[in-house]
Amino acid sequence: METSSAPARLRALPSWLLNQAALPAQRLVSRAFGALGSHRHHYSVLSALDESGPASQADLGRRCGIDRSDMVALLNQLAADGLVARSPDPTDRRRNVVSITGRGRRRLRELDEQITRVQHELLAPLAPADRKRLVQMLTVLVDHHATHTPA
Amino acid sequence: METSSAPARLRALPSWLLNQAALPAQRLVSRAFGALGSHRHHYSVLSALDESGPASQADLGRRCGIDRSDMVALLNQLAADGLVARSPDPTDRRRNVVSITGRGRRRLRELDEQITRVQHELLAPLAPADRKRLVQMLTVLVDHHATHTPA
DNA sequence: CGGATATCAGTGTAACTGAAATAA
DNA sequence: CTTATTTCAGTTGCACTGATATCC
Repeated sequence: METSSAPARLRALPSWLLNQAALPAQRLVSRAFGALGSHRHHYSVLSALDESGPASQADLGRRCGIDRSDMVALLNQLAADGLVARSPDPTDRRRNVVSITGRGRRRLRELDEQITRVQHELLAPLAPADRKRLVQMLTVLVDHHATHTPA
Repeated sequence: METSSAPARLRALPSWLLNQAALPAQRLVSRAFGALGSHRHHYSVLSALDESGPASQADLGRRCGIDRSDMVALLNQLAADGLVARSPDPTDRRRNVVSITGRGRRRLRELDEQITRVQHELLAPLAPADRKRLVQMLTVLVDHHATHTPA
């Protein structure tokens, strides 16, 4: 793939650029996490639990942008690895209360290391100030479409 | 999905933001093109042919970032719709020479309109100067990983 | 009752892989 | 013999849908 010779139309197209930039981002994260037997959604869930405490599956899904349906299999894996604990919610018997375990916190720290390293690799050609600006602008975009563009 | 309440780790993560931003971008483009019976890869191929003239399938794939294997089915559709013509290359009998037709050019113009409209929708919350900066930075990223990160 | 939760089964799409046939 | 092109068949990952049982 030599997309530096891509059509001018595509190279000026934000939607195309976002996709093309998301691809190597995905690949880098997948490889780094795969070496630890984890996936990027694992990192999302563990982060949410670590930062905000125990939560229901539906809540985790909404906050992390993960489908309720995929969350089931995801938590099955995390629970099988002993990284989270799933127990029925006594105050609402529809729900499971998912909480992070000690092993989960340890894994999260390992993933933190990997993901930090990968971001450097991803943003290598950008100066620190540009990286900050990029994150700001992407945040504006993501927040806008989280509320204005239903799935 | 209310990702404005996503974990702070994720919200500060370029790779996650790129993915989250690419999702609505994809959706908007798919919907706009779908109404015309086209897909985003169609637009890529038609753009390449319109801007740089006839090309082999492998060449189109490399320039547009589309897999050689997917290109086959893609061109089957475009040819069936009469938007491109595929003929054997007399100077290299392995290759097909793909060229855009009059109908293809007309379709391309329709797609141009749609995609322009969609970019406005995608970048709605950003000021014009920010949009330009975003495109610049994404271009730097994409070019960097096109050469430094093999698929 | 309407609305939310967890689960399962399945769909659609996109990126990718492996191998074969052909020809430079 | 090695490399490149087109093609086919198949895999994997991911976002998403629909339906069901359960419970608020």
